[in-house]
Amino acid sequence: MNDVFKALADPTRRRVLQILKAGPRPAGELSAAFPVSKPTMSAHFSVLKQAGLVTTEKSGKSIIYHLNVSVLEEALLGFSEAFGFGRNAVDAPQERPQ
Amino acid sequence: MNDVFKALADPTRRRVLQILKAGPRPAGELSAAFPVSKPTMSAHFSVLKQAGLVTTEKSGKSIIYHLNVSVLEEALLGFSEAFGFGRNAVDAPQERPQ
DNA sequence: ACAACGATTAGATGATTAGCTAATCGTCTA
DNA sequence: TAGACGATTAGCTAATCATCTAATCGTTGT
Repeated sequence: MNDVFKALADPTRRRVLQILKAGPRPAGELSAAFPVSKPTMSAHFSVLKQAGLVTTEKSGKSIIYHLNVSVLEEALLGFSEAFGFGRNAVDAPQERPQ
Repeated sequence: MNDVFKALADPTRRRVLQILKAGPRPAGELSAAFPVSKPTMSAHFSVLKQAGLVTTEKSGKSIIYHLNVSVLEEALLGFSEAFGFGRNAVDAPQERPQ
């Protein structure tokens, strides 16, 4: 779960996820959407994959990246709910006695 | 908003926020909960404050840290909702035509 | 078989970061 | 006013990170 937050710390990687939200994309097409080199993007993909946020599928010469929504949901909503503003805000002690 | 995700990337800082969720705490008491030096913790506090995730209040010799829930909520839920699993999952195109 | 192409790996570099110790600052109290 | 104490700042180091170019790998088509 730490890997997920680490992955989300970079704006480029967050945007990759948002692009992937609209559907799977080959690495090259993703790379083309950013002003950095392809190897740099490949490193970003690697971080996202390591965190489980994306999965890959080989298709001929291309490698297709898929968003893994469940991992993102689990990390983000899990953390959110610990602070009481998730879906079901339950038993969250708000203030400390003293 | 990037500052928020950067701040959340470190497990120590995430735990500070979770401790603060139960109520305000002086810097020293927060520091005592972690196996690192006080200056190191002070630097973490600085990152959290920079991101707007905490606010401070002086009280005599102590500096009391407060959790700023709204900033956390805005960042986390805002991002979540962009993926369709926030409160109101609206008009999220799931697949791409081609 | 080989050239072309999509993508990753290797290797290097500059910037940022988390950590430490030592020094400083501000507030309280004897 | 002089300690004592909570906390931060200063200055340093080691590690991580984002980025680049050049080289390699795997697949396709001629």
